[in-house]
Amino acid sequence: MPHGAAHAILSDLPFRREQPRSPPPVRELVADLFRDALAAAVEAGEVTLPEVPEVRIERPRDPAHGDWATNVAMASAKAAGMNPRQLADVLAARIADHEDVAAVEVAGPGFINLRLSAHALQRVLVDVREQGAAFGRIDEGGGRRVQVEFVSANPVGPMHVGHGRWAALGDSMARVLEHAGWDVEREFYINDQGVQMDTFAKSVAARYLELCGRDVEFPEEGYRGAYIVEIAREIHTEEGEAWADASEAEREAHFREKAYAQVLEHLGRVLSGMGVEFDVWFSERTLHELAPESGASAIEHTIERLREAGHIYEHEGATWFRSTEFSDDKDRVLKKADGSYTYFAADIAYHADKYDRGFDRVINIWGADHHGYVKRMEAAVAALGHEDKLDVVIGQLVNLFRAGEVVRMSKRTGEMVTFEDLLDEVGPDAARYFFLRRSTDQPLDFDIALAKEQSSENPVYYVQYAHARICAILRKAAGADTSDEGVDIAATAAEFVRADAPLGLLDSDPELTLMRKLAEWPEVVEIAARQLAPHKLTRYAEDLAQTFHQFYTQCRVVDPDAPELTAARLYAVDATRVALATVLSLIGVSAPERM
RNA sequence: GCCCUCGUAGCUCAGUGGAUAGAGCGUCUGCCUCCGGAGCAGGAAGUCACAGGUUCGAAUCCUGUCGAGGGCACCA
Repeated sequence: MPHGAAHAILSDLPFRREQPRSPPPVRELVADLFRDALAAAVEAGEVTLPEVPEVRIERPRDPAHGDWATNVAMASAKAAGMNPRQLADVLAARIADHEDVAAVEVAGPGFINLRLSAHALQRVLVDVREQGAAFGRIDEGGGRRVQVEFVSANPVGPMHVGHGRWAALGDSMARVLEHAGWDVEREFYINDQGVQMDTFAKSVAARYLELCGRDVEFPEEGYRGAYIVEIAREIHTEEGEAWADASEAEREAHFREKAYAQVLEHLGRVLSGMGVEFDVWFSERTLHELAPESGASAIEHTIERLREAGHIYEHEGATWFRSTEFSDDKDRVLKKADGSYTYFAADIAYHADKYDRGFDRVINIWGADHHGYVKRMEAAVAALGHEDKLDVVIGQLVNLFRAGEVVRMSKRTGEMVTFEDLLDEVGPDAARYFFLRRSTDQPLDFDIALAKEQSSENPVYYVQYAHARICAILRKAAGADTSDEGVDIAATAAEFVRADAPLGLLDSDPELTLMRKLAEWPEVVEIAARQLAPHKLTRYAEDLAQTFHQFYTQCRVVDPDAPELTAARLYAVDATRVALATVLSLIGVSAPERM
């Protein structure tokens, strides 16, 4: 492609006059183009329409059809009494001369295809560089508060690999929602009450007594993992054998708390190790505690609230929630005949508490084994008057492979690879990246060997390599030794990448393709946030990395014989760096300057 | 038995009403005097499980069949 002589310097163009702001995503601009064209055509009397329909635009599947397409002519042809192609021709003619439009054509039954001008695409580079890490930030959330509750493992054992995936999902979802304008809080619900805790305590106590040389029978349903023995050994070392002669109840109560504290510490440490931090750790026990003023627990309060609303009845000594009124399969017991509360009762109280805390929306990430539980929870939330404010995302499980071979695990025998083991072996970047690559409700095959591989077959390296490669180019342009460990390119790029670079020179195919890909990012954020689908991020990351590698192969960046083109390309390359780093930050993976 | 999720290229998966259904891996064929080859270009590869329906248009929505996985407690 020829580089014309009279390219305008971007900084002289009108759009540069305005001060930094969050420019509307390209799609908004395109939608406005079509909207205005239709309105103008109606005004001019070329088209008669009772009312102007909502203009929907989309990206054509086939890039040969252009950057954007709309079916508005087909959608409103009937109302306008024209055939779709005729109407499309009228609209196309009205937008053909706009400075952001390179080409417009009517295709098929009446699609209007539009190709953005190089000018419109070059402007995206300025957006990226001006917004930095905020590039792609949108305001869909409008500052509303959303809580994301995830992992929520029972504190009775180490995190398994599935927990790790849900942690990556929840944290990334939270990051995406933040980028989409939501005020996000991350919460971990600790099921620290109930039979599992009892079983846990009994299991540790039994191992402890074994260490003391006592003859004990291990509880039939007890946890047999090696970690139980470790916890018991620790207590044995620290506190000696005094507990062997204590009463069973005392011993188990003590061990329950000791072991619980250890597991909580483990959970926090492992999650922290992969960059996941919670704002709130919510203990189920607090829901059972009696409030001093009322003498009643949060659970009792919540049941009373439902009773007043007419959703509660007594039957055969138990207290029931009429969840079938809210399209559950059957009614559910909240308070058992023996006077204790079901897990569900506590969970309703927990959700009531969430909404009392003022969240506009609550998102739960639950393991696949809880999906039969979704309907009744939705019913309960609806009965509390918060219909449509709950999203339950089901996180499917992870199957571990090693070079194609299934890694066998058994919870009963305690033979398993914990999430911590996996993290130690593949590192947090690969773990997080792989966990996000599949859609949430899809079981995931995780190949440990592949995750560790440093080759193009490993997508996380492919993406990170693009970032490192960009940094190498920038180092070279800055005159630094490429292998110089002391150069921090992210910090210094701003100084030597010229703000007045002649971006008009960027009009070859690889350059335009790169800019088009960058322009997509705000839409990716929007879709990922709306669909709660963080796997869109990894997909986009790989797309952007690939587009960059293609550009790199075809376009020499640093060329002493062409300083102006070099300046423009450096500008584009640095924008790509910023965008890649932003995408990776939402995935929760590092953007290395060297590898 | 009932409910939920899912059947798309050899494999792993994108694609929640639009045009000739896409990507990675695998498999062939090419590309290093050159900013990081951890890269790039090209080829072959499909009855979108099956059968009906809805409409201008269906991988996508509805119904049924077949197949896979998960869930069915006064358990958590």
